[in-house]
Amino acid sequence: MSDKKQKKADIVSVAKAAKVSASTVSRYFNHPELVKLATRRKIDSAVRNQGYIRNRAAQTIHGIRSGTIGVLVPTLDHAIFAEVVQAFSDTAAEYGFTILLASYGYDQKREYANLRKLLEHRVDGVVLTGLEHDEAIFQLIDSQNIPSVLMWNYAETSRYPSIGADNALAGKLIAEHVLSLGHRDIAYMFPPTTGNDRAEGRRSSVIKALNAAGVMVPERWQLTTVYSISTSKRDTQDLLKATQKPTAIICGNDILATGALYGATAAGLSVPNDISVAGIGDFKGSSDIEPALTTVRLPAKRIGQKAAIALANAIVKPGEIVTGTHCEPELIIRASCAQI
Amino acid sequence: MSDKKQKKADIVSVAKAAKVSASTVSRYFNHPELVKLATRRKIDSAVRNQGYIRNRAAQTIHGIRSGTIGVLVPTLDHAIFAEVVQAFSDTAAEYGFTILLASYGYDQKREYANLRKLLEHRVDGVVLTGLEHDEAIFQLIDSQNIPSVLMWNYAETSRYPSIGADNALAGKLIAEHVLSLGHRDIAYMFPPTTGNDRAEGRRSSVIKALNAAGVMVPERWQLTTVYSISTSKRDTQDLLKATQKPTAIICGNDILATGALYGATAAGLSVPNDISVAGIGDFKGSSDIEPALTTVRLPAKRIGQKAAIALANAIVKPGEIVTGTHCEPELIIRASCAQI
DNA sequence: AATTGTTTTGCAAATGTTTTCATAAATTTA
DNA sequence: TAAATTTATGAAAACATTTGCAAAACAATT
Repeated sequence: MSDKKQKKADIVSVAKAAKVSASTVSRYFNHPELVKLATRRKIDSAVRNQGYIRNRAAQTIHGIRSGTIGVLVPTLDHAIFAEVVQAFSDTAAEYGFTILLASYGYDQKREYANLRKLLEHRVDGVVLTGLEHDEAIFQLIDSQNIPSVLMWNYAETSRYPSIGADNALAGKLIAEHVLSLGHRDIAYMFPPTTGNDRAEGRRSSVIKALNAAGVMVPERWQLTTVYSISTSKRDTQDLLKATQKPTAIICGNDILATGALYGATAAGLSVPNDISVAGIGDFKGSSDIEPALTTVRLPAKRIGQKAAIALANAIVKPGEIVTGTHCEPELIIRASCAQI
Repeated sequence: MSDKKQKKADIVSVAKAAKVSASTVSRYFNHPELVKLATRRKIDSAVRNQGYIRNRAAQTIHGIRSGTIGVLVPTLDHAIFAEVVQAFSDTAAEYGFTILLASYGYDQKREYANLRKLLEHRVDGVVLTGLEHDEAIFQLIDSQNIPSVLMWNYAETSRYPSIGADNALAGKLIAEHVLSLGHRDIAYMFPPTTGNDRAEGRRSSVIKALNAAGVMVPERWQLTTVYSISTSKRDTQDLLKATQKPTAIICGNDILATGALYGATAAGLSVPNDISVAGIGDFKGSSDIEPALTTVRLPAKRIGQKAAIALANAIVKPGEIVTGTHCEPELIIRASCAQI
């Protein structure tokens, strides 16, 4: 009707309605203790019936924090990243931060472009997934000097504080377990490791542990399989068609392991009697599958939480130095691996 | 060293370095065709060696779009939402939008609070998950008059344009399939449906289809199970301990169905010979499990994409009206259901 | 060389806030 | 009841941009 105008409410329209100055309205939000109760009430009702919502953009240009954290992940399509992002986001929300999310599909170019976008939005901090990134990415973050953490992977010497599990240790753990069960004819299956330092860390440490025990894996037992149950199932079936069969398969993650389990079953072998299957990750469902999967737990939820806490603190209390955290991977012995 | 100051580069510092006015630098970014090539080059190099990054916040207060879309989901922890968000985010990125993500764990209060946060950041549009939301949520969005779509679920009469699958249809499809195989002793298992109109839609239409065929489900075969393989496995095992067993179980989603499959196996029954198991969703992995799951496909990826396209268009071309889209669910017959 | 037209540029105002400083109002003290 | 404090408020500058308008620079035409 004669409603002033159709213009969206802003701080001065609220001020006018409450018959105070804009400064007072600003204080009402930011330092309520400085404004008198009676005034507070007037403003309160003005805010309410104008439907006023504060404008963070306008605050942000005063150097006030934007209240956003940029999260860069390769993809949400792997349950494990979804889980870590979920935990991160929940925890960050407790600190009042909202998540600006960008995924780059393991493509370094896109990761850089996405990071720029996030910086344009003046995020208060950034989380990257994994330890290794294009040097340009690190430089860009350095140049903006905003706090940043690396999550998922842990290493003492990482470029920024890292919060995550030591993937090499995870690989070592599972390899040594399989060895300890007496296996010597061992195959392994990993996803492509380019641009994926997590997988690479696991892979090389599995190989190292195997070699240390004097086990050499023949070329045709070294499988590279994309992250997909169906592909790993097929590849496993192919592998097990040969007369010369391994007695155990170590998989780079639980998705591959699940496929391997299915593949072995489909090939007419019984797990773990005829062949042992081991994974890494302990994904949701890994404990429920038949037979339950022997794997290494990477505590995704805890990683997400700790990363959020670390970053939020780094933002809120600048000077203080942030340190990385190692969330220990843990060998989970279930039913899919047996003594030879 | 004597580097001007440590201050972050802004448009005037760039202007100074390029010996032009701030306005020209602004034009360089927003209307490059208006600035002379030679000037463009000067600015270009100034931008480069100052490491200047545009400040979206400052643009936004001019009524220019913020370039962000708010995404509200219950959780990322269910693969299906992660998938839909991933697709949404990828597609939105093609239109130049960045995602502000907030999850509310099926809690209406948190959903409202999160929405407010997103609006404070002046998102250009919002996506909600599912059709039903607190009236306060709709009013808040209306009051800000920004475009909004509902994704995941489809209904012609939804409050905002909806892009998704018709969950009731999905329920009908699977129920009728199971009936068509001759089953009459049917159990069903759904997640808690409070605040979850997707699950509720499926549930009621399954019941309706069953009743229409004259099938009444005894109370103890009506299971409510949280979204978790292990829980549904256990509940299924319990169910199948009784002497009076159903010949089929219809599950509200593939996670529950997976658990039911394991549970039946663990109870010593063979699927599908002794008992049929049906799901809804066609999650990743549902086709690879043994036996492959008969289910109804809800095209998550397509939903995410279409929702992003619809919303991006609504933002970019205001006047135009956006219409919802029904992404048809599709019955996927695999091996977990058999003729009685 | 003067006139006209076009393309480039800069100035200044505007955007929605916060914050410093100064002033007014209320309260306490003498 | 006046003076001294303390508390509450407003005015104006600042923040990093964009944009309308007008001036300047250049080019094309007589």
